[in-house]
Amino acid sequence: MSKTYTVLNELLVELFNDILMIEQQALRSKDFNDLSITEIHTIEAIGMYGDKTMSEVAEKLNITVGTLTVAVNNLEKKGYVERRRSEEDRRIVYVHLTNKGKLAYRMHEKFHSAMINEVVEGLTDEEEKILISSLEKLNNFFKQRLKKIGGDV
Amino acid sequence: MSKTYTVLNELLVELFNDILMIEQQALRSKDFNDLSITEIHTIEAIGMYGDKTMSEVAEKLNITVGTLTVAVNNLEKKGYVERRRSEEDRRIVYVHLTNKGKLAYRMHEKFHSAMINEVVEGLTDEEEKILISSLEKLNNFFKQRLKKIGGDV
DNA sequence: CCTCAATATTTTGATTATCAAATATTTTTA
DNA sequence: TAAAAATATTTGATAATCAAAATATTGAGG
Repeated sequence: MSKTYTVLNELLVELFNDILMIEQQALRSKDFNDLSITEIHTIEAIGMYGDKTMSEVAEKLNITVGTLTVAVNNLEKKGYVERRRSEEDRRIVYVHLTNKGKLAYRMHEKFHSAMINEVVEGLTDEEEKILISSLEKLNNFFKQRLKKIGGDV
Repeated sequence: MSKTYTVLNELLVELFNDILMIEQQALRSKDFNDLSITEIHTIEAIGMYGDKTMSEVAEKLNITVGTLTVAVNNLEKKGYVERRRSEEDRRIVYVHLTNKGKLAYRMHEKFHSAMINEVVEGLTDEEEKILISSLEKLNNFFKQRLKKIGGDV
């Protein structure tokens, strides 16, 4: 038990650190090296299809709308996203990806799929199942935690 | 294959988002609410036992020593860590946790162990082994990636 | 139709984390 | 011993973030 704990803990901690670093480095070396991780995640949250309001995107990213405003200003300046004021309700601002933004989106998606593919490739069916169910458990644990301490606010 | 990909990808993405949020919220609600996540991780990297040099800690955290200097200044001000100049080589600065720092360390450790318990609970010994080896594979994959794109620099 | 509260966003001011480059000190090496 | 290397700190700049204030618009009640 105690040994399992130590091993698992170290594995998980390392995993998180590595993924963060890899995403960062993947960005630096490729095209789109004028994008930070945060910006890629903003692009991800805006998504490929249709427009999203500022509030929707901010909620998805768990940041304030003020923070998002700044982020979108910069992304707009660099040509990855565009704003559009709603005609029906002129308080609302919609954002969507430009073609350049969509390219960046796909690139990041590709990185993710390469990562997953390579992981799954090395696993047997049994290992695959265990991995998925363990990650699900981990996820449930976190969801519960989030509810307890105050949820999405 | 395609289904596994989607499931795993979603699980991993959710997991990262949740963990970041939870760590943040856990800190806010508890004692030690004058600590940021980054600061807790610095405390974690300094560790319970003995002294570590600034360079060692910075390397562990993958940040520059300059960044760490600032972080340690603040942690010292708040009473979580202490500095000590080496007598043998006066260029070197050692840092270690104060009692308050050790308390914070243990609190964070507790959070981690609750997390691990949740995962391991319900697994047979056999499954436990498989989980560990799966995560090790995942880890190896990332390490390889890191080497390929440029390593620790 | 006017006013007031609510909603959506932006702006502002402050803080934290970060890096690279410059500086300071000490040790090692040639 | 003078130059080079190693260790840490300081400085100046940038990005991400929040809370609070400001702006613009809508909708509801009288």
